[in-house]
Amino acid sequence: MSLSFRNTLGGALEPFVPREPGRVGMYSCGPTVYAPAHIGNFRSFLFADLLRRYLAWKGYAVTWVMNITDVDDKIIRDAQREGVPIGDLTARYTETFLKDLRTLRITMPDVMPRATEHIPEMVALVETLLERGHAYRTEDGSIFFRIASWPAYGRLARIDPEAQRVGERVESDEYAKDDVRDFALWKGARPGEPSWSTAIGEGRPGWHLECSAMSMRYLGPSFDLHTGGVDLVFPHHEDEIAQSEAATGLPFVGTWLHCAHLQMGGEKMAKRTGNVARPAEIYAGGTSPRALRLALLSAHYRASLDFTEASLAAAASAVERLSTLLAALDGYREERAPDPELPALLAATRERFTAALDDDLSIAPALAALFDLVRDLNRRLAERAISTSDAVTAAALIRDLDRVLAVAEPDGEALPEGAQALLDARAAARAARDWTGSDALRDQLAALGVSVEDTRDGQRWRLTGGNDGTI
RNA sequence: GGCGACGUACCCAAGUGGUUAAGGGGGGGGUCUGCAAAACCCCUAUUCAGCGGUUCGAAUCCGCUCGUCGCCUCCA
Repeated sequence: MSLSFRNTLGGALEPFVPREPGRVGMYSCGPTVYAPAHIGNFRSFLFADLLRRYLAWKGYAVTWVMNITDVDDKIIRDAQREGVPIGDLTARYTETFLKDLRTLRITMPDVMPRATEHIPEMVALVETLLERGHAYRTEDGSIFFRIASWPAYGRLARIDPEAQRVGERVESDEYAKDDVRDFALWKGARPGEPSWSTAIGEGRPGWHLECSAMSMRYLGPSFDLHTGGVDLVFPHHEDEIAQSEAATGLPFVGTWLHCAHLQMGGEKMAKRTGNVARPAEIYAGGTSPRALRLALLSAHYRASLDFTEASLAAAASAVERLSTLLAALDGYREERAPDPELPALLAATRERFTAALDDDLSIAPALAALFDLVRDLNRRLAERAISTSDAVTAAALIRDLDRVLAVAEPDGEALPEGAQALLDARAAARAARDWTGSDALRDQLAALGVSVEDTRDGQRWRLTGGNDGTI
């Protein structure tokens, strides 16, 4: 079976065929940096990361672009409130965002273009749209996309533009336009707002325009994959398609992938309603980043996921199970003949894992394959049924699969000050069968956040307490 | 109102026409261990929201009912 995705455009499960064999261009709508992103946002970035990692693992040369929206109504509003230039605010939250990405082990995108650094590309796009008759100016210097000029409008979201409900908010839009459904490409300058002097006038870019201009700047007029949350399907991505294809005359994106929402307490996590949890709060509660990562990754990306304390605890236990096995395999020493069944077991696991992810990134069966192997290996370990080199081979497979998942390795390996001396002393005490001394040392280590376990292959330690100073 | 997704054990979650309904978490019992921890073994859904229908056969297909959620607003 080959790699397939459920394309939002058309809704069918389609074999993935990149435009250029072996190379993939992928764009993800990134954050608007006026506040720390919440874990609902990170669910969608984590999904994009899983996609990117899996494509890379399969051998594709991936170019991943994620924009940073650093000019926007809310940014302007909050910067004014604080009395600082928008750049101060966006620099601060961009830094927070990048740190959060790293902590969650999200691969750094190859390019993270800022909107404010791509004004010329956006202006060029608007000029083309004006020339081609798809855009018009209004009295205040704004420029709108004329939906009536683009018959394919509504194809992605499967909506009939004619039937669009005209709500009060649409009508109350502050910018005058010919048709309420038209969307702003360029917003005319207003007093007190940042603006750029350009060939199309003084103003600032509309949100949809940024993504079209920056994705095409780095990936070309047509590229393979575009991801985002389902809430972006309409109007954001619909608008991106309209303005991009109207400007270039070429198909914009091959496959659109949208991640379902993260819910909390039965409703969508959203800044607007205040129903949010942020990574920093989760870590402060003692949960490790990789547990959060697995919790957000473990449901299929198109299924909505309810975030709860229980889901976090389950993920934390699962993640511990993986790293405990890796530690056991790493420390295992048994000079014996290789286990003849092991190669087939490992190969079957890899096959199940791959077949699952090939099927529209079905993570649950992929995890099932991995955990079946975990149980099997633990059993063999307990029975001393594999050799030292078998253990090395098995650990290598798990680490290889974990290049896609990035949850198995512990977050931090650094021992606290003085812990090594205590560990050494305890090993000596155990060698002398001094149980009282050894237990006392174990208590001291526990107080330092180091839990010690005794195995046939010797003493093994791990850091407890979840967040342990990673990044 | 329009469009869309979904309802599987105590919790999360696979499975979408045919072997014993994956996997994770939790709970109960046991084994191993100086103790602890980890790990392993056994148990925890004769049943897939409800009701009809199609079929030799349905959690899977069709219809209806009930329930949940999302989008239609510059939200990931």
